Amino acid sequence: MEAAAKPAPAAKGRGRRGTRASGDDRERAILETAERLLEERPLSEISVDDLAKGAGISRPTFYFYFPSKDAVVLTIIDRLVAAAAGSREEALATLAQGDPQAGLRRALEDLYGAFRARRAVTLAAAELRMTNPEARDLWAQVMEGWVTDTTAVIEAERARGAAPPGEPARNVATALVQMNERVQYASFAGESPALDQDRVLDVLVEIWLRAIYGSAAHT
Amino acid sequence: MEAAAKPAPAAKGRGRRGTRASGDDRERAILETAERLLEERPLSEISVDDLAKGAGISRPTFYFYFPSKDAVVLTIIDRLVAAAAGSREEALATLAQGDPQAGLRRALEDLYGAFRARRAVTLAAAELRMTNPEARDLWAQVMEGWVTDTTAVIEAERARGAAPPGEPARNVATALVQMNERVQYASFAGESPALDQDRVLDVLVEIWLRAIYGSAAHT
DNA sequence: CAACTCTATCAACACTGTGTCGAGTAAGTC
DNA sequence: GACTTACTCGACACAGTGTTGATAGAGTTG
Repeated sequence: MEAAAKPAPAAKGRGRRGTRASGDDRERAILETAERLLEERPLSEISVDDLAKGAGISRPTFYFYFPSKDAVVLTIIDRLVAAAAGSREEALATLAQGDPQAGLRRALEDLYGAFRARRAVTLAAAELRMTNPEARDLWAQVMEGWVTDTTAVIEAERARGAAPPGEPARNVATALVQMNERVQYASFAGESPALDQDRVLDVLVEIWLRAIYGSAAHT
Repeated sequence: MEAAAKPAPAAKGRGRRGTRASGDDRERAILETAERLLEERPLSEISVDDLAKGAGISRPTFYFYFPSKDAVVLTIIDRLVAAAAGSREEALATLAQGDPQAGLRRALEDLYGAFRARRAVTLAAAELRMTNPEARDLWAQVMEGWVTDTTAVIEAERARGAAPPGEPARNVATALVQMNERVQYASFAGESPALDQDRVLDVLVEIWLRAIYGSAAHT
């Protein structure tokens, strides 16, 4: 849905305002500077001037390439989201054939890996989401994709009798997907009550499996 | 732990800098203005000037009462956190005697209610947490409290044989508590994939019960 | 090659918001 | 009536954002 594959058709207001040019280097320099600085400090502590300086241009020149700091980060998030969408497709394919429980684990692993590989960007996305409607929408689309897929899996498993009935599949899917988001964020951000990076998956998988396949025993 | 009961001993830098005075009215006016404005728009769109104007004072005078906008919101969050801590104690007491599963539901209900009752403040807390270390720490303490309690419950249930073994109790507790936070936030904020306000509890309770008491059946 | 265009650049400006300083006023208190 | 203490705000200094207008250079193109 969101964007095309690689050439990037420059969505709406995002990106440079003119057309193509050799200033592609500058544009790339800005994006790279942003990614680099995000490894060091939160988005709120990065100014347009930092990005301009990092790319070797003045602040006004920055505005020739991007309409705002947010636009730079949105471009970066777009790429992360596109990569993650790839992971999701793959995961779905794996799930379709073979043991769904093992497939589920692999799916969660892929997703986790996609975001952990770009930890700083993931964190920036969460930060930007708080103040920027476009970021909020973009993230909402991502979440919606996973919720939809997860809902389908749960319904399929219930239909074939492998999973017991329970709360509406979409509701369960929503809660599980949001749990993953939060748990992964806390882990990446190094929050205080948070799971160890290498235990995240074990815990999430266990809860997903129990939520989908387990019925609560009664005392 | 955090603060005292009602007189508020003015923690560290927070609150007015002098001592007591009739200017208590002003301080209250600022806090009330902040709460009112937070019902209307996000924290990032509220300026110190808005708070001062709302309290009928000039901007410099605002700084006589609070060192920053963040300090005002932190004070408000403190109160929410204190109220929520009350709910937690109550919930724990309920849990201690009687049916743990019913108790668990009541506990989640109380928590949910405490935050839903102050939706705007809850949302502001999440926003502030992104940029303010003090807010981050405060929230971390809150989370830690619930994780600790939940861990104890899970371990007790496993010990008495009511719950099957599984991932370390604290890890499961962490994931569940974080799930609740995220799901409730999404619901309050009216995000796009989010649970309906009146279905949140049913879904969360089912997942908690299955995560704690259910073992995943194998296909 | 001269006129013309288009990309690219930046100094200087206008604006918004934060936080501080210092000079007050007004209400006790001794 | 002199002195403190609580409180108030105009004016300032700063930091950050986004815009304007002038200009330089690299290609066309007649």
